[in-house]
Amino acid sequence: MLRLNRMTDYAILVLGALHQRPEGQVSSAELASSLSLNQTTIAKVIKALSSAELIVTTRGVNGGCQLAVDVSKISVAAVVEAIEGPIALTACVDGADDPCAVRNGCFMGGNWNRVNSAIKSALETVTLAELFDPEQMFGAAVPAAQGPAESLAQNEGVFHGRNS
Amino acid sequence: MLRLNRMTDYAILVLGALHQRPEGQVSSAELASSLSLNQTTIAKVIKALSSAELIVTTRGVNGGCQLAVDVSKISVAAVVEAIEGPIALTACVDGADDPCAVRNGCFMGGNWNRVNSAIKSALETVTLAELFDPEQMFGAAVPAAQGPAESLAQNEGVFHGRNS
DNA sequence: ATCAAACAAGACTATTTTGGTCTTGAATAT
DNA sequence: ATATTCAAGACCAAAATAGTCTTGTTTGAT
Repeated sequence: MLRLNRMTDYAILVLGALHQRPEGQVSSAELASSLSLNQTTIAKVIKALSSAELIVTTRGVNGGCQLAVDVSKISVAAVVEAIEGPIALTACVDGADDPCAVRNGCFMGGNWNRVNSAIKSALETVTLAELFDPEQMFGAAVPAAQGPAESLAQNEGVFHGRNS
Repeated sequence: MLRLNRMTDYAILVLGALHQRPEGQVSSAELASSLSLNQTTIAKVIKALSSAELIVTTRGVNGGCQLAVDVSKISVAAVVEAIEGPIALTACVDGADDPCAVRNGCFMGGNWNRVNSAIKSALETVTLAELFDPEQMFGAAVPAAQGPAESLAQNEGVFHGRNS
């Protein structure tokens, strides 16, 4: 159903977690336990995100990762492309692999590109900041909370696993 | 990579083939051989398209299928939904199945809906007529052709298999 | 009435993609 | 040095997808 895959989902969660802790390094192990996932699985996501320069990682003791840019600067498209590669609805969009073999009648030539760029720009218009929506995140969900700073700390465990 | 699946691809090809023969019924066997595919595979596609009322089918001798509406009235979104079901990037979009289980941090609540409807409307803006683009289909590809009517006949076999 | 053409549909199998784990290696702060 | 942490490849498991086979059901033509 034209879903984005689970890895991309994880990536968005990871970025959300990092956004909640702007101070310091967060280790992949910590992120993994937050999401009740294996560390190496998260490591894959982290690798992809750092290759895409959305986060920076540091090795060694006290290492970990943190956001390279603010979530308001990261589009959903950027995350999708970081994890799943270039957005291409069909094989014959970017001329890359398997150009129009059995699958595509392909008299439609480059017309898929139009569809594709429509999708792409749709994904580019939404940033992660909008997706996370602090209003809904802290306002509605935690009615008692008033100071945003405290809410941040208090909501470290919004993700399951951590406090479930 | 956020691809649409092969069945959807076939569906678009089928609709393209039907568009090329506005006169009468085209049997699934004929379509199948055009695309070098099994008849039952194509039958599945046909079933989905007719359920979505994009084509009409008639049984029995001399039966087959034909377009229910003109390709200029069919959006890519309509085809995708006919084959793959409702467009939903994540599980928690339309509240249907598996609402926010392990996969989604889901403090983002309904915000995915915004992304989703962006995608959906992107797919809705492109019609099959635009995708097929007769200009490119007959003009560029077949330089000698001048009369559009003849080109139509002449190009019955644009699909592979048929004339390859 | 019979027969052949054509869609319909379910069960089943194979293939591909995706997700997840294990192991080993390399960097770095203490 | 050593423990911590990212990096990366190989590998396995599970799920989704694609494709086939078989058996129906409908319907026009003879």
